[in-house]
Order: sequence, then structure tokens, then C-alpha cells
Amino acid sequence: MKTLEYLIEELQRAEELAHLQTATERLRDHYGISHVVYHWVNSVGERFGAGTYSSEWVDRYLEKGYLRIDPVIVGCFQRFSPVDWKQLDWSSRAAQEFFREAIGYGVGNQGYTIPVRGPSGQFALFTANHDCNDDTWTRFIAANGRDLMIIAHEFNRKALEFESASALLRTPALSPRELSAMTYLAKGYSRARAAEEMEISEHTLRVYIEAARHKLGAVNTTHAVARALSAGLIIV
Amino acid sequence: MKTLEYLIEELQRAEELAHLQTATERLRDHYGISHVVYHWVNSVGERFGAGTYSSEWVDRYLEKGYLRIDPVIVGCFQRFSPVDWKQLDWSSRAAQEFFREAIGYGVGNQGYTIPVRGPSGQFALFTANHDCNDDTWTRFIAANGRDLMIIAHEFNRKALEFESASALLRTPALSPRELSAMTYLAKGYSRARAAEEMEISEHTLRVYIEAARHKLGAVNTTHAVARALSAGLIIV
DNA sequence: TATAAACTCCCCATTAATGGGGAGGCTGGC
DNA sequence: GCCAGCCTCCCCATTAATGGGGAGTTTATA
Repeated sequence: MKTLEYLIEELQRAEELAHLQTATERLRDHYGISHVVYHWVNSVGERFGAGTYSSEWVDRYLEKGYLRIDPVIVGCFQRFSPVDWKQLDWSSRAAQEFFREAIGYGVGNQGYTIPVRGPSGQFALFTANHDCNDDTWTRFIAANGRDLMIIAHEFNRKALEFESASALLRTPALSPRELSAMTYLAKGYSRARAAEEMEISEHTLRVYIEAARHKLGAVNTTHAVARALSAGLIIV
Repeated sequence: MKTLEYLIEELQRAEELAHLQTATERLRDHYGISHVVYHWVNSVGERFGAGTYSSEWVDRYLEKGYLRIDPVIVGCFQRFSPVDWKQLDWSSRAAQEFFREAIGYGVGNQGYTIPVRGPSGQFALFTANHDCNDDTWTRFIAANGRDLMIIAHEFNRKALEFESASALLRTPALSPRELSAMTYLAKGYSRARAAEEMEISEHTLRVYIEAARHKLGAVNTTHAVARALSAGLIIV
């Protein structure tokens, strides 16, 4: 499909985050649907979002902490495949009130959300939203679901380029022994056990831990292990 | 492309893990390349693989612990987009020896690997491998890269279907306070500081840490934080 | 409206981790 | 040939974490 290629090429040319905002608008118009939204979240809250939802709704959403109620977020967080909103669990009272409120702010009743995960626990959602009946939506997804997935990944690729390229390149290199030490500690070994495993004295092991701590800018062992894991330096 | 649709439909009909093995063989033949491999590592460290590499090479690979040397694994772990093996860092001596040995076992010199991440820290790789010159391979990827990405995700979807019952649903749910506690510890806060931040007594905080430890099957705090991170329960 | 799960607080004794020192041998690169 | 970085070993005193108890109050949901 030529149009898809064109949209993706345009996306790849984006040079700043604001361009992603434009891209969501263009996609919405191209597909003739109510909304297109790309956003990523961490455990603390929203980091970045680009989309066509009204700013009133976005403000309201953040203010009320709907991140922890929204079945789309909660459901997608433990799923791998894209989900049609109909498949989600809307049974709790909080969820139903949330949905009614969303509709009131111009959100369509149908939605298709694609979860995308990046390195170091990064997590993003790409959503297509529309106001129509079930059959129409099912046909739309059957026709465009695969393209939307490709687009979702292109969005995330671009977002990661902007946001984490710098962060990843800043990660310090640990020496082999330091990496081993971090790995054993991440596995729950005590310093004594880890030293035994590495066939060195516990004193020596401590030197590695200290060195790794300083390189990683960590204040204690747990912190150092957490950073090494997040940076992808070690795999448990 | 009709053939792609056919391959995917066949994949979706798979009812056991062994069928994924057949699927890799069929893909290899369809594209006329040397190897197709899909394998994953989950947060617990369990591994599963389906692919066309010789069993001698797979055994050798596991025996020598090449998971920690292989630039494909190391590189993809911190990347989001698919990578051509040429882009990876093969400069270290260990990597070069590893590569020579791989070739000796029938692995092609060109590769394209797609990292795929699922819930709870699940991480998989889908690799297309061939023996040819750079130009031929670049053209092959330009023509089929996008299809390979869709296929990689279908593989992972299927694998998660099989495994989700056992491995992923085993990931325990932590309560909000337990998650907060783990998060502060991962940030390097001492128990005293974390308790202060959460506005509870240190004694109470300890209860959360203990609870989280037991739920995560961890032997100490560092282990618990590492598991929570690997499982994607918390993000620092 | 029962009931489970989450949240909060406290004690005592023991073990593990940390901070800050110093010192010698080995290897690879400029 | 020299220097940086890595690997190895050791001491002492202090602080922090752990193991294993018990017990009462909310809160959400079946």
C-alpha cells in the first residue's frame, strides 16, 4: 500500500517530538477516524504523549490519575497482542464511570490499542479510536490492523530515538569481573557466596562492587544492581 | 502478499510448541535462506528455542554460555529496532572467535535479528540468517524486513499463548505499597529514607519488603528488586 | 454484609553490608 | 618504556539489613 509507505517515510523524517503530534493528526485524517494517540508511560506516570484527544480530556485524565483505572492501560500492560477495547474488562464501577466520562469528552466508543515495549522496561501504547458500531469497527481493524502495528512500531522507534538515545550512550562500561559480581548479586547471592562462586576473596569482591557502584553512580549495592539491569548491562 | 498471509495463518493454527519448529523450517525454505531462528528468554531465565541451526551448534552455544558473549543477544537487548548483524559490535576478540566458530557450524555470515518484548520482561529474538555478500543481503532485508517483523510478532504471540499459563501468570502481583517500596529501593534509598518518603515507619516498610520478597521468591532485598525490575513490575 | 487483602505499628537478637584506608602483580596500548 | 585499568589481597569500626515473632484498622469486593 503506497499510502502507508508514504506515511511511514514522513514519520521517519521527523526531527523533533512535536512532529509526532502532526503525524497523529495526519493518520487520523487518512483513516477517517475520530482519534489517533501515541503515548508512553512509566510506573510513575505519563512521560510523553502525542495525539488528537482534546487537551481538556488529557488534563482531566492526568489530574484524576486515570492511568491506574483505565482498562486500556491496565489490560495492555499484561498483554502482548493488540486489543480491541471490547475485549477488555470494563466490569468494575470505576471503569464504567471512566468510560462514560471519556465519551463525554469526545472519545469514540470503539478503540484498538497496540502495546509496544522497548528496552529497559519502556512501554508505549498506540491507539486508534472511533465512534461507530461493532461491525464497522471489526471490519476496519481486519483491514488495517497490521498496518497500524507497523505504524505503532515506527512511532516508538522515533520516540526512542529522541528520548533514550542519549541515555543509553551514557551508560558506563563495567569490567568483566564487575559484571559477574553484579550478576551474582542480582541473583540474590550474598557477598560471601558470590565471592565463593567467583573463586576470589570476599574482600576482592567488595572492590568490584565498589568500583561498579562508582561507575554506575549508585549509592548502594541494590541501586547499582538496579542500574546495571535497567541499562541492560546484565541479564539475570 | 498472499504467501505471507498463508504462512501467518498456518502459524496461528499451531497448537503446540513443536509446530513452531516446523514453521521456522517452512520459512527458511520459503525465503530460500540458510536459517530461521526464534528463541526467547524470560525474566526467570528459562529459555525456549525453535530454529534451523544444527543441534550441535545449539548445544555448543548453551554449553559455552555464549548468551553472554553473542553480540546479537547483547546488542538486541538494548535496542528496539531490528538489526542487521553488520551494525553490531564485533570488535572484541571473544566476539570474533565466537563468530568464526558459528560459521564453522554452518551459520551464515549475514543476519537480521528482530527483538520482541512481551509482558513481564519477556524477551525474544527472531533471526533470519544467510550466507551471501553484503549487497544481496541488504536487498533481501529491504524487500522482506517488514514482513519478517510481522512474522516475528506472530511467533511471539504464539509462544506467549503456550507459555503464558505457566511462566508469565506465575509472576506475582505486588500491592501498590509493595511496588512503591521496591521502587524506592531500586532508586537506592535506604530503608529509613524510603520509609520517610512513603510517610510510614521503617517497621512498616520492612513488612512490605518482606512481603514482596516472599511473593517474588527472592532471598534478599537486592534479589527482590532485581526480579521486580526484570519482571517489569517496576521501572526506575 | 462477610471476608480477604492491604495497610499500619512494634520488639529482640543476629548477621551482613559499608566506608575508608593501603598495596602488589598483570596486561594492553601510546 | 610507561601509564591506565584491571585483578587480587587485607584491616578496623560502624551502620544497615534480616528473621521471626504479634496485632489492630481500613478498604474493596464477592
